[in-house]
Amino acid sequence: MTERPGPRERLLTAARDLTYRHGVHVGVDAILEAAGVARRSLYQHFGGKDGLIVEVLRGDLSAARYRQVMDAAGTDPRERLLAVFDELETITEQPGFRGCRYTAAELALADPGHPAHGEIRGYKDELREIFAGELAKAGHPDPDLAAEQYLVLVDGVLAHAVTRPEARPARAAKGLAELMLNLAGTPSNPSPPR
Amino acid sequence: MTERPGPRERLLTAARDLTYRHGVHVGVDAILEAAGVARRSLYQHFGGKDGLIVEVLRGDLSAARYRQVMDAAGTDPRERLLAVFDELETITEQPGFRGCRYTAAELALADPGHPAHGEIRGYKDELREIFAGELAKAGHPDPDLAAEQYLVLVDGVLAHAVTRPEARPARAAKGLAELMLNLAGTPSNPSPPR
DNA sequence: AATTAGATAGAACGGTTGGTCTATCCGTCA
DNA sequence: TGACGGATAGACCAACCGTTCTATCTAATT
Repeated sequence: MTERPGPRERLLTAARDLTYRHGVHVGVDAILEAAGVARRSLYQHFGGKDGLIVEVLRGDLSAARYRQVMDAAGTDPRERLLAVFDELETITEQPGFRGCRYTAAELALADPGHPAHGEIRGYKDELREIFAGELAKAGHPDPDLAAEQYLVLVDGVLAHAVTRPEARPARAAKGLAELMLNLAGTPSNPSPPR
Repeated sequence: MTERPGPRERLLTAARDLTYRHGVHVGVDAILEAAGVARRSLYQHFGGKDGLIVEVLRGDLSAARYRQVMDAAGTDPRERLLAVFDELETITEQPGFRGCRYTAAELALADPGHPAHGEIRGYKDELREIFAGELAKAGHPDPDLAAEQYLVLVDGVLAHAVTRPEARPARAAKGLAELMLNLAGTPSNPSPPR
C-alpha cells in the first residue's frame, strides 16, 4: 500500500481536478474539503489561492504530454505532427472534457496582473517551440509561421469541442494539418535532401 | 439630442460591456451601477442575472457581423471567405480584446444546465450554416467538413490571440484558409463548371 | 524527556454574492 | 382627481468569498 501523499500534494491534486471541472473561480472551501486538508496548510504552502492556481498550471505538464505523444508516433516528423490530432480527438471525446485549462484560466482571470497569466503564456510559448522544431524537421518552408498555425489549430480544436464535440473538430483540424504538411519536403523523410 | 434609453436597454448595454471585460462572473451590483438602474428593474425585466446573460448573448448579433463583413467583400465567395480573417485581425488587435464572448461564457459556466449554453450552441450552429453555405458557393468539394474547419480556425484565432496577440493568429489562419480554398473549383468563379 | 515543525479543527474577519422586500416617486391615462 | 404601471432608492437576507487567527494534536529531532 502506498503512503498517503502530504497536504501539499493533496492540495495540488484536488485543485487540479476542481479548477478544471468548475473553473478557477471554484471556492477554496471546496478544494480544502476535496483535499482533506486544513485551511492553514493552503496558506502555509502556497501563500493563498492564487499561488495554488499558479502551481497547478505549472505542474500540469501538458506540454510534456505533447512530446510523449509525438515520441510514441515514431521518428517521421510528419507522422509525429499528425499524431497530435489523434491525441486531441481522444482528449476531446473524454466524458469530463472541458477544453484547455490554460485558455479557460486566461479567459476567467480578467485581471492582467494575475500571476497565472505568466504560466499560461509560458505554456503556449513552450508549445510553439515544440511545434516549430518539429515543423523544421519536417522540412516546412516557414516553420515559424507554421507553428503559429499549429497553435491556432490546437486551441481551436480544444475551444470548439466544448460546445460542439460531435463536429469532430480534431479530425477537421487534422485535415488542415495535412494540407500544411504537403508544403514540406518529401513527406516520409525526416529532413529534406540537400 | 437622443432620448436616454430605458432601463432594459441600459442594463443590456452595461452587461454586454462588463461581462465581456470581466467575464460572466461579474457582480450584479457592478452592472446595476454601470447601467444606472434600480436593482428591482433587473429582476423585473430579466428575472435574474442568468436571464440577463442569456439576453446579452442573444442580442450580440456576432453572426450578423460575419454576414456584413462578407457582404462588404463583394460577391466572390473566395474573397468573402477570406475577408473573415481580415476582420478577425482587426478585432484581435483592438485594445480591449478579450476573446470570443461565447467561448468565454461556455468555459465560465460549468453548470451544463445553465440557459446560456443554448444561446452559445445556437450561435456556433448559425456560424456553421453561414460558412457551409459560402463554402458550397465557393465550390469546395466537402462544404460540411470545411465549415467545421472554418469554425476551428475562427475559434482558434480568437482563443489564441488573447494570450499571444503578437503571434498574429488571424494572419496565420488566413494562410490555412487559402490552402483550404485551393481545393475548390476555379478560384474566381462563384461555382465550379459542370 | 523536551523541543520543534507541521498538520489539524474551527471560529472569526470584513467584504461580496444573487435575490427579496418595502417604500417612494413620477408620468400616463381614465 | 384618482388610479395605476414602471422606475427608483435602499434596507435586508442568507450564503459564500479569501484570509487570518487561536488552539490542539502528532511525529520526528535533540
